[in-house]
Amino acid sequence: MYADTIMKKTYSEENYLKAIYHIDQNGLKVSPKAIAAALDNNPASVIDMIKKLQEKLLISYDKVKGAKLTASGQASALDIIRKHRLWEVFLVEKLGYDWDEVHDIAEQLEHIQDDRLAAKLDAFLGNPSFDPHGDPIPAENGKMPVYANIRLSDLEVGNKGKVGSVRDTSTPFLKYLKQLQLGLGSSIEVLDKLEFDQSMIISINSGPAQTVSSKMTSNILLIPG
Amino acid sequence: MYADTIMKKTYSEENYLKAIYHIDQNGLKVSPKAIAAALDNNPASVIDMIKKLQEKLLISYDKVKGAKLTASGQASALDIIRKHRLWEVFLVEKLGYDWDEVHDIAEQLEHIQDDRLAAKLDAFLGNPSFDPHGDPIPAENGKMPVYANIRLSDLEVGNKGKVGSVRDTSTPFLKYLKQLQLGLGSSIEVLDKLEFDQSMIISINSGPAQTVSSKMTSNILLIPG
DNA sequence: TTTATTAATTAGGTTAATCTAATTATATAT
DNA sequence: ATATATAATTAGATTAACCTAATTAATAAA
Repeated sequence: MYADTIMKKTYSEENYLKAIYHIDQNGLKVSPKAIAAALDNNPASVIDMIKKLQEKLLISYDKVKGAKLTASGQASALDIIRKHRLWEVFLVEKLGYDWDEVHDIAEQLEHIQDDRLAAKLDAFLGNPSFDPHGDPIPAENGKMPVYANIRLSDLEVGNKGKVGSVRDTSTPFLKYLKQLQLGLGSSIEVLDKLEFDQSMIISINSGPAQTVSSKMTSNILLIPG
Repeated sequence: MYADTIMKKTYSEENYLKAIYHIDQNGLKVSPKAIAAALDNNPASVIDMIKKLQEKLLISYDKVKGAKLTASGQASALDIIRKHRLWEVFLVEKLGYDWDEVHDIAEQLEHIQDDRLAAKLDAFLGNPSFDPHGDPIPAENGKMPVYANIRLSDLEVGNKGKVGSVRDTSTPFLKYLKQLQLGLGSSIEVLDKLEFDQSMIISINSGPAQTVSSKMTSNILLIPG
């Protein structure tokens, strides 16, 4: 059997790959303890599975650096996350569940095995880019959609978002952002919006209220939620 | 814990209940051997599970009479079959699969656990009575809709019927039907019946005469007229 | 740097669901 | 009725995924 053959993964292996991906995305070290916490099981069990996933070339592992997904491990993890999020869209949009009720069902549905299922579901749902929680749905090739796609100027009063990108990259603008202590990843809450000139009163990273112009708000792209 | 408490069943237990139901429906004795054949496993494994299902009061078992579902065992079996058939409708009607491609996927989907899922899926699909193979979908209370129940093999020469369902939903059989251009709703006329092997000469949708075996005709159920 | 704490790992078990091989029971055929 | 074939059952292993308890390694504190 070839090393790059896509081997069928067990339900449990898939859950480990997903957990490893998420822990890594959070910028944490992927330790046996962290994985055990994520999967609500025992570090000793995790060690067993780490060995198995290493043999299958899905992860590498080093006591000090923790676990890292290989290219094929990452592809698998993204495939599962893709399916999870597509099913969440289905459950909310088509079956009428609330967004806070679908996680456990999607945890089961994500493991359904069929070569064409994700693509067909994706098409049926109209190729959504985000799940009901605002999390991006990886494409078939594993690419994540560009997430920042809501202008701050379009955000309603009382809503929040995280800065994903800026449309104006001129020096004066970026200097202004620096002065506001606003960078990629900053959380913004809209406290108020003034009708007469569309300027906003916002809080950056839960800091003090600040007034910003419509020119500013139309150049900030946010990750919703 | 009360005896009539609905206990969560494992994936495997659900498959046994379903197999027992189907074997019984076919009028056969539900023996360890028959169950093993249906599940493609070993009679010794079946004996173990028979004991377990007996303890859980889902079946009764007698060496001579075979296994019988108890009321709660039958309710469970019908619930799984209901989910299986609802998912088949979803896969064909909504995702665009062909009817001969959905069995294996529905085998997985039928085990998804959520109290409200079947009802929501049922409503979303418009409360269908039959799955894409023409098999009746049990209602929430376990009641089966009345359906086509005359076998093609029992039809007299010169009579006609419309295909209402097929009793064998295996991929090879469905592929054969596809090749014959025979689907649900197809009209069939019996042109002749050969005494020596019970094979028939039929016309599908007023098409050319074709010879089909008794094995084929005993697996086609017709709505008379 | 030695101690205390926490994390990683090993060793040995458990459970569910399977298996093979051997045995016992039932059914069939002469 | 006895031999033969087939089915049911028992006994004992195996595998995947988990566990607890003991040990070793690494990190943090005194």
